[in-house]
Amino acid sequence: MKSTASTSEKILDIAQSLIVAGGYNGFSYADISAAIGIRKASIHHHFPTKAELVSVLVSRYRQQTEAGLKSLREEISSPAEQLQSYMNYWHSCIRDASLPFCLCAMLASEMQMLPEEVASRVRAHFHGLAEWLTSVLQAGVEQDLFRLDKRPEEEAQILMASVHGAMLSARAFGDPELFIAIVAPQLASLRISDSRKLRG
Amino acid sequence: MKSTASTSEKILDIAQSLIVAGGYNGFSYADISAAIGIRKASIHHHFPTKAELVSVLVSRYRQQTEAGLKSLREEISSPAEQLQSYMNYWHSCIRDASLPFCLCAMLASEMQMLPEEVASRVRAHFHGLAEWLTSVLQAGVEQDLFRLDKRPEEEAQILMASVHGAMLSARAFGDPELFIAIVAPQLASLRISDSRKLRG
DNA sequence: ATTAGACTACCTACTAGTAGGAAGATAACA
DNA sequence: TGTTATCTTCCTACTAGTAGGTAGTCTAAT
Repeated sequence: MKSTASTSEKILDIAQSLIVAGGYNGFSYADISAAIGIRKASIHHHFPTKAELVSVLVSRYRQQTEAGLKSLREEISSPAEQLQSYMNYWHSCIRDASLPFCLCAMLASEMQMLPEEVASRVRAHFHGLAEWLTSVLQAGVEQDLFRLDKRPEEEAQILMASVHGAMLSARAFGDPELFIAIVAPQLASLRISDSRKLRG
Repeated sequence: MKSTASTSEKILDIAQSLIVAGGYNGFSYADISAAIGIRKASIHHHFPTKAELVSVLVSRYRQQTEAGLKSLREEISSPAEQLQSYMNYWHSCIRDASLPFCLCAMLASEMQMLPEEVASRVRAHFHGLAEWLTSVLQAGVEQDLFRLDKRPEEEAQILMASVHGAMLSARAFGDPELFIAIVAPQLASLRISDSRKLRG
């Protein structure tokens, strides 16, 4: 149940963990070569250039994310809990260093020097995520669970930026609880609390 | 008033702008050489190794920051305005791309792969900043301007992580106003508003 | 006379990327 | 059935260029 991964998938897996650790300029074909035990040239066979390798990687990451978010909306009915579950996912990833860190959060901080083909895919990932968040917020408003100060698209953008910023900070400062400390109050401020509901 | 900068200072200046743009692995001695018109070997004369160059740079950055924060506290009496002024500084830097971006925010996202001597200085910078924020928050509490949910040190840590995360996000998403949108509500939630004061 | 700061010239290690070939699997066909 | 052709995957061996860093020299100011 482990060796079923194809070589190209293994290459992508390793590349992902290397980028998450050290960014786009922080890894080389030689690193991947050493990690999975095939020659550099063989990696070039699967991914002719580095920019292409990372482009494919970001596309895969985006697909996985979209799938995850979709199933999240299908399996959890309450928008509030969908959002909470999304945060919990990242919280657990940050707490347990063996779990993945957000690929695009890392690449985002290098946006300025990424090859354009990579940068545009990173932007696409965030665009998709923002759409998801927007629709969750919108659903929450309709179900009288959330009250927003701004338009849903704006609130989604803020939330997304905040989550990714918090993620980077929590890791940099080596304190996973920072993530929750930053994100939780923002989540709470969206929610129409039970007491507020009862009163209003 | 421009050519008064020594060569080593010029080297540090260029290195800073290069790191801010592309991170630790995103620049080379050759880049600096090309930018200020001296040979690579001459840069090695001033800074034998890259790790040392960046270490000195971070130290300089820390000193500049401490000086700036100190004068901020001297020139502005109200803790609330000190904090506001600190945020405004970064907001204007993000809005105007020609102004500097936070060196340590950038390096923080690469923390895992920085040479230890660099990483420890980055941590030192953040430690100093956290102390400043803590004392401002504390002063604010004593003057009945702020009400904190947690201990001042914790609130300072959260605020610091949040500011730097927001900074990275705002730049990555190319939307300077994201910075304010994330940070302002947090600042507001610390403040005891006039209305609250009148009531309480 | 010493020294700081620049230089030329070089080194080794590593970077992404290429050329060309060997081994095995698959499919086509006589 | 055996044979041939094709495709995939990996390999060895290589390239040009860049990385950080070193050795030794020239020059001008202290």
